[in-house]
Amino acid sequence: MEAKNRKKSKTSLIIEAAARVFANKGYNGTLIADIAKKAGIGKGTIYEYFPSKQDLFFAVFKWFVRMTETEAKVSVSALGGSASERLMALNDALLRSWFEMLEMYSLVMEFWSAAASSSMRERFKGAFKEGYRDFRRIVATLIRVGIETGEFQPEVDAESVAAALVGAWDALLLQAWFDEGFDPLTTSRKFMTVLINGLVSKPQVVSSS
Amino acid sequence: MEAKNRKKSKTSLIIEAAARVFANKGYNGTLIADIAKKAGIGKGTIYEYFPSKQDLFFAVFKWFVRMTETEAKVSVSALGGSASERLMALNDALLRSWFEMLEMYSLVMEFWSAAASSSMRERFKGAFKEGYRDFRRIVATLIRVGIETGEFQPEVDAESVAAALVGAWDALLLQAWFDEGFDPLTTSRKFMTVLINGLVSKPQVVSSS
DNA sequence: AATTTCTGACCGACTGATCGGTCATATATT
DNA sequence: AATATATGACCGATCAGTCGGTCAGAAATT
Repeated sequence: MEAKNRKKSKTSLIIEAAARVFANKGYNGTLIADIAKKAGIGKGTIYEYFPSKQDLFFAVFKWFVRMTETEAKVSVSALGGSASERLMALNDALLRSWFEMLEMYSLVMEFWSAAASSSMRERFKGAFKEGYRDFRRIVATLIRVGIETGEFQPEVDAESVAAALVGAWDALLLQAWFDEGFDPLTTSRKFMTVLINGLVSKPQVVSSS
Repeated sequence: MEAKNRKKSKTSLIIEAAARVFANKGYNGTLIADIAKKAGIGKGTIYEYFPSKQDLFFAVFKWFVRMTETEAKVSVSALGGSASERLMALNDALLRSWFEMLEMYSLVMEFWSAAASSSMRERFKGAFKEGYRDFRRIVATLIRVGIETGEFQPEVDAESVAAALVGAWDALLLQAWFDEGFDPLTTSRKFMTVLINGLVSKPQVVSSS
């Protein structure tokens, strides 16, 4: 118990140090020695807890996913009000919390790249697929509830809107990461206003000119 | 003249070989020797045309951007009809053309990751920022025209919707790359239907429950 | 038009630095 | 004192980039 706790805390000590180093040097730019230094321990110690650099990186990935998933679930469950309000509140909660850790966003890019390049592809690709699927599902459920209560139009395809929305959130942060002048929260709220209007309003038949 | 042509064709021979190798091995997984082999030339020859691996990678990036930019501009200029129709047509054109080269999508992830990790950050980050800005501008102009002609509601913030839309397109392809069962074209069309409805319809005032 | 000289594109064996991972030793804990 | 945990010097595989040499074909010379 005592030993287990000590072990657990050192494991997360290493993971968190690794996350920070990976985030600003990238996977390949990061030396195991850097991580050890940041964690204030010896290099060999890391290998007591993780069998390889790749495994450590994957552990960081899982840690990151767990963190943000928890965040999203907490946000959703804490929401009240109409589906529109809940959707907007989820938008705010997500963008705010992600924006707060924008420095960590380069980690996400490293994860993408890991999923792309051959050596770690399988592990990461599957995990990403599931991550996106779960997240889409959470949002789709929220929209479907809106349809069922009559607040949103019945023609709406909840899954498609959810997929695009999840994507838009992701990519707005990406744009913010590239461009310091870009304000993702305000941008997303203005966008959500239009989108929610589209969910709520009776579809217009557009006459072809 | 003769020599110049020979030189130019060899440069692009190398770039195209490099693009393919980088796309499926990733930047760090790629050996200069692999590229030479794929191009059917000697390793030393590559260094006659590019001073370093990083420079070659950046050349691949510029080549890729030039290619897709041309594609987008051609698509937009060829569009006719109402703003809604043009928006939907742009959606189709972009997703179709990108989806066709989904195998190349891992290159994009490599570029993102290059922008993230310190050694190539400066070069890539600026290029991405500009790329997104240009793309947003194209889409925002299209939306603004719709507002001016009275087709879209005047309350709509064209820049915000454009930013989110560009992001959504990007990230739908990303999801498709991760998940073979995901159909980005159908998904995006269903989403666009809702979004366009939101652009066209008079805003509803949602009563707070 | 035959011969010699010159050029620079092309090549791949080699090198030197780098870094993930190991292990013999040291330190702490029981 | 036995066991568990921590350490960093060391090893060896890896690979970007170098460099001396080759040779096809252009230019000059006969």
